[in-house]
Amino acid sequence: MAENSTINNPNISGPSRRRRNKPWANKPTVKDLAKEAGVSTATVSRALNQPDSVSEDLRHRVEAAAKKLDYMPSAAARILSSNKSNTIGAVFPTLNNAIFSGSIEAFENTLAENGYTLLLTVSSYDQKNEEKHIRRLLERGVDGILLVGLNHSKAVWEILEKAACPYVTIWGYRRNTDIPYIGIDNAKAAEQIIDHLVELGHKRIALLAGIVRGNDRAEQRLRGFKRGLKRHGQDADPELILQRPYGHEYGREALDIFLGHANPPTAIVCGNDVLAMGVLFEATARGIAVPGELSITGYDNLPITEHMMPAMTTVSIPSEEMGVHAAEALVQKLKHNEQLTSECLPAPLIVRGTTGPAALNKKRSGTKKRRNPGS
Amino acid sequence: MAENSTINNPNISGPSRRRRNKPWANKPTVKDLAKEAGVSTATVSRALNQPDSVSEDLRHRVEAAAKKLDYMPSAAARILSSNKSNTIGAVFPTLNNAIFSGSIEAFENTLAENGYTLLLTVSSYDQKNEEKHIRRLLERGVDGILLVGLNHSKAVWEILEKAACPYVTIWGYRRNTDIPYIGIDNAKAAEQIIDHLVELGHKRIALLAGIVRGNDRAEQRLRGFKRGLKRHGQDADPELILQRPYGHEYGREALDIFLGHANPPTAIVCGNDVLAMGVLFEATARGIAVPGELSITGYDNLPITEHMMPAMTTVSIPSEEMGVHAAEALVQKLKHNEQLTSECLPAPLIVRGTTGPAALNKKRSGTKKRRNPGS
DNA sequence: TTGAAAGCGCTAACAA
DNA sequence: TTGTTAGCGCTTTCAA
Repeated sequence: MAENSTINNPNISGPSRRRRNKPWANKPTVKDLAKEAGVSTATVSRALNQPDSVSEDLRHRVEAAAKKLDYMPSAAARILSSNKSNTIGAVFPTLNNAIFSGSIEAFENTLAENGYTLLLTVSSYDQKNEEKHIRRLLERGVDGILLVGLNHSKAVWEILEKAACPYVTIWGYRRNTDIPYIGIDNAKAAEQIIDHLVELGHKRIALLAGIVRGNDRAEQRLRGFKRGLKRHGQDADPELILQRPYGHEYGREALDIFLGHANPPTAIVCGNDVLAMGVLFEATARGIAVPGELSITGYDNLPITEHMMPAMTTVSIPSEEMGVHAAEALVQKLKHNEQLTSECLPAPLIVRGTTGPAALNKKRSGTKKRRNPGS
Repeated sequence: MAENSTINNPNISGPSRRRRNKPWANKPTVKDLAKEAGVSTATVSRALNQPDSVSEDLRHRVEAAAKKLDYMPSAAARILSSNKSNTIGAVFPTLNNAIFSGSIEAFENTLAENGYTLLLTVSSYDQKNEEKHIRRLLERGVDGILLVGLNHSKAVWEILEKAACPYVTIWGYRRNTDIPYIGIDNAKAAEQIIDHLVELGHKRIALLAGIVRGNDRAEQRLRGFKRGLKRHGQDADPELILQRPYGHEYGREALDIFLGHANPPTAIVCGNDVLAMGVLFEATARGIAVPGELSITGYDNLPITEHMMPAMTTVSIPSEEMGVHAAEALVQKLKHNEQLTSECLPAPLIVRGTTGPAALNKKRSGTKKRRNPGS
């Protein structure tokens, strides 16, 4: 017990023993609390963490001491000694897409309700980045991890496996996988869109997808579109398929391209609402009646889509619900070691004003003219 | 030195001494690395953290050992023993507003470049919540904190003060404050909007602000609007001032209300782009020509605003820049203990299509009629 | 119900 | 340049 042999000896030049960093930052510790309350550190810990396991008197004394000394526990020490952090890590591809924010906030709130803290990171759609972030999360001792989609690098799966850290994915869906997911069937919803358009008589349907590479949601949507077309005997014309980043300007550009073809489409199916809005903006600018001359569909059901003129036909994504379910699943797993099960949530098609009966396939001039929508 | 008296004694029933939790999770530690590389733990630590302070040979051996054992350091242990976490905490009011995501990502990227990790939390515009989050961040040993705006509860300042944790704020601006901020002069930009409209001849200008309570950005914008009006001798008509949450539907509702007045406004100045888009949507729906009959201004310069028809006149916010500067300031403070200085970034008015000369103040019917914008 | 004390894995002060 | 070793502040086992 390295007893302090120089205590009360003002003659020595320094402290008795080597001093650690920041002795000046004299934050109270369990020891101080113990002294103040006249109990042991073990009791302090118990009184703070399992109040019921301690006599009322002691609990009060410890609480009073904590308040008096303005005690703040050290998460690092707790994590180190207990080997759990009450923290869940999450890696999202971006925050710049409104569709994720709902999931994140719902996830966070649900975690908070259960005493967990969220450690949120952003991969910028970069797998190397994601790998790095996951490593950092694991180093920090997260008890669980949330990932977006099922499409991750092999290294990611290996790390997760090795760390034996529970994880869930959201937004993705895949048959016959052991990876736990809380997702939506992107492809199925995409097929529904095609069904809807075919029903309206559309025979020339263009596909404006997001960038598929590294984004399994985008990939599944595109696959769904194609499958839908095929099912209706309308093999997708390669000229009518485009992949573009999610940005309004690309929607506008795409319309320009599609309209340049000899036989332009009567409907454009978009990989998300942002692209769809871009198409709609460009159509409006060119005086193309929507849905009179052109039908447009989006995906995500962003709040703004119902206010567009005309309102956007799109797919509603249960993004908050995914966040909540994912958090609950993780918490159940951690608290009661329940099996992580997968779930496919409904993503209904919301038919609004941008889709209508197929126009006669007359070639348009492309010059400005304006009509009242729907007239 | 509590020597293990039972070592190599297979006769005792349990481990020599109490065993700690998870001995089965045999993650390699510095000790294992040290053994593997044939060096001391101190050398391992040095080789990993200050590679230059160690001989090349040793460094290689340690690195090899780390790779071989698949070593992953424990952040908790490091934080505990070094008293620094290389982590910055941030509390944002929401993620559901696109304006913040740019700041967050820029902040995160800049931190990452400097070896720091972001701990991101969301307060949901709730001060109690914010307090709680800040406490948690501090418990986790963050080296610095990022806050949004200058308007925080007294408790927050006290906690920050007591913890002696460096912090910066973004999005806010205030003269004569010691609180370090990287922000924009919301009020000034708001005044510019009024100037612009007055120049165009508008004499009935309505104010559709965000909810001011607990949101100093919204408050400053409203104040700027009012000050601008006053400066031009147009004291704000209380009938023409509204506070609404940021949502398209509230913009639509507001237009309805304003139009219900005997003497409706010729321009509506909005607290952000979402509200402004709502107003624009409603105007379009009612066949009110923008800017022919009504001018509208937004605030934030969301990507979509330039695509609206007509494109939105709004204020451009340097949101990425704020994130970058804030991160840099914090890093400088932490690495070189540089003074945290404040900064007011420009937020220029972007004049686009939703503002034009004031219409003759004829009372409109409010029934549907449609005109080409600008015609 | 409470206390004593051994670590959790790492860093850093000091010695060599 | 490298090694030894004492903690960092907490939890938890074991004993009382």
